[in-house]
Amino acid sequence: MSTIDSALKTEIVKAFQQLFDFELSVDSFSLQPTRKEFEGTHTLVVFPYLKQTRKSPEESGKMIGEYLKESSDLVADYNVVKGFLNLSVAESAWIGVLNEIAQNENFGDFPARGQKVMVEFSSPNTNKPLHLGHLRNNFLGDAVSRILEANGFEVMKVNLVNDRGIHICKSMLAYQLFGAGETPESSGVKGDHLIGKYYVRFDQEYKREIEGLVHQGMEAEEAKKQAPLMLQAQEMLKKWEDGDEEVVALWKKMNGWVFDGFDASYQTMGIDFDKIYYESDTYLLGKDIIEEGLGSEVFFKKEDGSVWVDLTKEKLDEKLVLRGDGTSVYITQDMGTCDLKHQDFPFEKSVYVVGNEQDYHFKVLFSIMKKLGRDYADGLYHLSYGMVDLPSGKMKSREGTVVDADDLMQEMFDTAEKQTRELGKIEGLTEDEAQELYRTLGLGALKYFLLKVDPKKRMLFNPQESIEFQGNTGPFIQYTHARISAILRRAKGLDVSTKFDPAKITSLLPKELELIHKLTEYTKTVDLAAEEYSPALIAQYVYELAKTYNGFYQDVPIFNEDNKEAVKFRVALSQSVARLIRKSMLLLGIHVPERM
RNA sequence: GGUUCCAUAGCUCAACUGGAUAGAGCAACUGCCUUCUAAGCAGUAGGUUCCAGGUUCGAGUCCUGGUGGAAUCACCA
Repeated sequence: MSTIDSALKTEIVKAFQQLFDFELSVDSFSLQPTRKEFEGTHTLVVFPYLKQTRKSPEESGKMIGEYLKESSDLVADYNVVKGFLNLSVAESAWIGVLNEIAQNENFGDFPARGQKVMVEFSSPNTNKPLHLGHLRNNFLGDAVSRILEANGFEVMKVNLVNDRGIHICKSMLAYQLFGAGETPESSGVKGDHLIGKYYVRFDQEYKREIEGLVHQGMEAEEAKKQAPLMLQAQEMLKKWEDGDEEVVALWKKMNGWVFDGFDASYQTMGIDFDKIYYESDTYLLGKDIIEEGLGSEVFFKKEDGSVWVDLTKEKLDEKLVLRGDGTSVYITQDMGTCDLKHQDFPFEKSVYVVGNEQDYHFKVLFSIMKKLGRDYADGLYHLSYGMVDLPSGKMKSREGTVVDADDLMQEMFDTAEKQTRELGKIEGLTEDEAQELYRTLGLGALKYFLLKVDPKKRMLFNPQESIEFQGNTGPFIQYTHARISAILRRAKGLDVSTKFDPAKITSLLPKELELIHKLTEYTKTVDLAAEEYSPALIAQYVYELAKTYNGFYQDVPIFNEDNKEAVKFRVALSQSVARLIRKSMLLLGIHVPERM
């Protein structure tokens, strides 16, 4: 909340005391932004308080407005439309606020709150390269981490890599059978893409075998189980679990290729982690928790020896937590990993950035941890995000209808280069600077596109037209920053200081006021974005900020102005906007250029 | 079939958690570069917020019932 917001609310509370002898609690109400067609910036809706005021809506509004205007320097004027009390804040207050923002490099930074939060995201399988869906996951996880950090949390970013299991064996088997010793070096193919090729190859050959068996008269379901390739893959998984030297060596070699490929992708994306967990290390965890849960009667054993948890009271059914043969299922190791994570980093909150197809799984997991009495269980949070659809429908990696992450990023860079050249904006840039600019713009466009949508919602990606450089886009905001940078360079050249004297600024233009108002909303936006785990709120805010600035830029001359104090004031205003654009964009993991 | 989520302009998305005449971008059309970067600005047009009820001063938002779509309900991960 901005200082003006809270100061206004304090005054309103006083008004209710004085006028109606009513104790209004500061947290019980909020001020709405005044609609453009009315005078003012803040609006109090008086309908809810008519019982206390015992007056008509209009009269109540007038009484409160009049009181505020008389008793507070903050409120310059008011008007009442129906039950809406619109307040105009004094220009001197806005000017004072801008002065604070402009002089304080750290405006909007939150103090450390001494709380730890772990954010798990990315979590790829090592059998195929990253695709568009992973990009949404990675950008979300990265941005949420930055937002939480900005809110004063100590953040630990972790990646839980799924590097074992039957699907990995499928790639390994296909490689063994058809790979002919191919390597990333020999083929010139990036490691993760090379492995992905064999994962697809497995599926093709496997389907062929099934067809053959069905042709011979076998039931389809049975054929899926009996296909030699599937049996071989299962055999390989057993060998892996038994530590068979040859299989483990192959696994290590192929995983190494994938990790090299992932590292390159992460670097291009500008994403990193504080800690990486591997499922090959954690997949046996959780069995001791089974014992513990049986002891405390949270779990129960069926006749065949399998272990279950009864979550019917939570409307989640009965759920298996250990197989009859004593081997783990997915949730077994997730329980164990949950404890491990808390042991490694005693968090207050732990966020799982995982698609909404796993909503049920996380409800179950969190319920179990609560039943087991984990004191951190209330801090577990599933950041459930929607899938990214293509115009053709859902992406399916096995059917090759995926948008590859590396390809897409490269396309973005190419498009950025093409646009930049067409606009003739590379003059004065060295080749290196130009290349860096293309990456900044291309990645900015992509990240912004994926982050501006509410994470919870499913979204559509149309490769033909989705990524624009005009309108509500990353480059639009980056452009605004570059524009302001040019202003600031010029100010420096002209030796114009950004230290203005608030007392000498006697009036504000509407565009100036609107812009300062936007600046003050930064803090509450960052706060809300953390609370909601929603980078989309930041994206929307920074878009509005940039748009508002462009309106100001169009209408108000900065250097072509006789009043020297006004020049300083406008430069300071521009500088503050640039700074908050940069900060906001950085919360999304997007860099902004000095020129473009 | 059970459970959960979704449905807003031609398209992609907003709507500050129940507030005023539902807003942006893209696409279409019209203006604005001899002045700080036109990747910009200003304007026109575009809506039965899926349908039907209900709750109240007030509903895109909450409740009920439909319709349409998605996910999930594995001794898969």
